[in-house]
Amino acid sequence: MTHEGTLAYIEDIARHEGQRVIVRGWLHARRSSGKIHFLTVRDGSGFIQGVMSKAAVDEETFRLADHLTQESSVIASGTVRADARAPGGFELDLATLEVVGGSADYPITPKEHGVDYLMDRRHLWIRSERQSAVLRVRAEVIAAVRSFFDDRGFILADTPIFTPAACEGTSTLFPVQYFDETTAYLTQSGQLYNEANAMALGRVYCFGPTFRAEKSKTRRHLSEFWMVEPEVAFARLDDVIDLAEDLVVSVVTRVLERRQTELKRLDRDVSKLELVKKPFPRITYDDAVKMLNDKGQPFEWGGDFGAPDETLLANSFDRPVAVTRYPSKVKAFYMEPDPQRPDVALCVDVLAPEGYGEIIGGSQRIADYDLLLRRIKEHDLPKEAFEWYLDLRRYGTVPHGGFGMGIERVVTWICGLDHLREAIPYARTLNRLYP
RNA sequence: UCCUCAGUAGCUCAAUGGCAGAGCAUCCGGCUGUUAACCGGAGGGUUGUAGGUUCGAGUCCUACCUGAGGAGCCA
Repeated sequence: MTHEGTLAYIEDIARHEGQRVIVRGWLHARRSSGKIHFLTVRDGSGFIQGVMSKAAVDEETFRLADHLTQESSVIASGTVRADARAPGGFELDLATLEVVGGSADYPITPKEHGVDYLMDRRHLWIRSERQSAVLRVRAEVIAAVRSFFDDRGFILADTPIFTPAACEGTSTLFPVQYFDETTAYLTQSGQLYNEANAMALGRVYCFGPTFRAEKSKTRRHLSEFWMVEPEVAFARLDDVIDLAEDLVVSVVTRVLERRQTELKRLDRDVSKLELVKKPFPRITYDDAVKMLNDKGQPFEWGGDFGAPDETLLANSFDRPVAVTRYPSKVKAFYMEPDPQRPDVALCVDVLAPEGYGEIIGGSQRIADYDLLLRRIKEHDLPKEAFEWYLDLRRYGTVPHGGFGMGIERVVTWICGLDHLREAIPYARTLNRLYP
C-alpha cells in the first residue's frame, strides 16, 4: 500500500489544514454507520477522528476499516479538514488505510473497569486518553523543574541510589544484596549527599527515584517515587521558602502554558491552578495548631499533622501554604533549631490546595558540629556511618538548606487525580510489582 | 502492623436461604455524521480457596488467599 501526503503528528495537524497527510498510529475507537466509518486514531501526540465514506475509497479499503479492531496499528492518509464537530477542531477525510499489526480482544474496552484490572494492564492502560494526558503533564512538570534550576545556575549533581545506611533513620529501607557479603539500601533521599555537593558546587539539585519500604496503603504513597531536591550553601529558612515558592509557581505556570489540551482532557478546573501566584501564605506550626482548634479539629501541640489536618489547613487558602517551625521532635535529626525557640525546627512543609497535601518538605540544616553530633547520638544513629557527613561541619561549615519536592504528588495535584498511582507510568505500591 | 469493605460471564455489576441474570465487550446482520453511537440475533458460568450449618448456600458461620479505602509514617 502506498500513501500520499506529508508525514504528520496529530498534535501538529492544525498546520496541515487542507493538505494531504500520512498519520501513523493505533485505532482508538471505531463507529460505523453502514456506508461511513468513523475511526479515531491516536499516535501518542494526540487523537483525531478519521472519516471514511464508502464512496471515497475502494471496496477492499472500506471492508478493512469495517473489521478494524481496537488498538490495531495503522498507517493512514487523508485530507485535513476543520470541523466544528470534532473535539480537536480537525478531522481527517481518509483515502488510504493499511494495517501494520492486528489486535484481537484488546482487554481495555471503552466501558468501565476496576482499578486492579487496569493496574494489571498498566502497560496498555497508558494508551488511554486520560492516562496518556497525565504522562504528558508529568513530562512537562519534570521539564519545568529542570529548566527552573538550570536557568538559575544550579548544578545537577545526582546522588547514589545504593546507600550504606539510613539517611533519616525513620522510614523503612529496602535492603539489597551488594556483591557477596554486603547489604546496601535503596536511597530514601538524596539529602545528605546533596549537602556535600552544595559545599562543593554552591547551588545544586538532584533528581531521581527514591524508595521507601513503608507499608502504606493510601492514595498518597508509593514505594518508588521521584523527587527533586535542591540544596543551597549559605541559604537560611526564608531563602528555602522563597525558592520553593518560585519553583511551584514556575512549574504550574509552564504546565498551564503548554499543556492546556491535556488539562482539558482531564477535566481539570484550571481556574484553581491560575490562582497559584506569589506570595504563598506562610504560617507557623503554632498558627496552624490554633487554626485547627478554631475550626473544631482537636489537635495537641507536639504531634505531626495527619492527612485530614493538612486538608483542613490547606482549604483555608486558595494557593499553596508554607507551614514552618514544626516541633523538632517530629522532624529529622539534621534540621537546625530556631535560635529563638530551640524546641522548634527551621523547617517548612508546603501544602497543596484542594486537599492534595504535602508536596514539599525542607529545612535549614544544622551547621554546628557539636549539635549535629549530639542529634546523631540522640537518634541512636551510628556515628561511624556519618563521619563523612560530619566532615562537612569540620571543614568550613556554613548555614545551608534545601527541600524535596515529590514529582508524583505535584502531578496528581496539577492533574486533579484522586490517586498517586496514575501520576507515574508504572506505580510501585505495597501490593504491586507487576507489570 | 491495625481498622473497614469487596471478590458471581472477558469487563462492570444484579440475584428475600429456593430455576445463574443484565449491560457492555466478542461474533453475525442492519444503518451516510457517529462521539462510551444505535437497532436485531448468537455464543459465553467450578459464584476467590478449603471446610461447616441446612432438606436446600452466590447468600449464613470459620479459616485462608487476593484486592480496595483509611490509620500510622512521609514527598
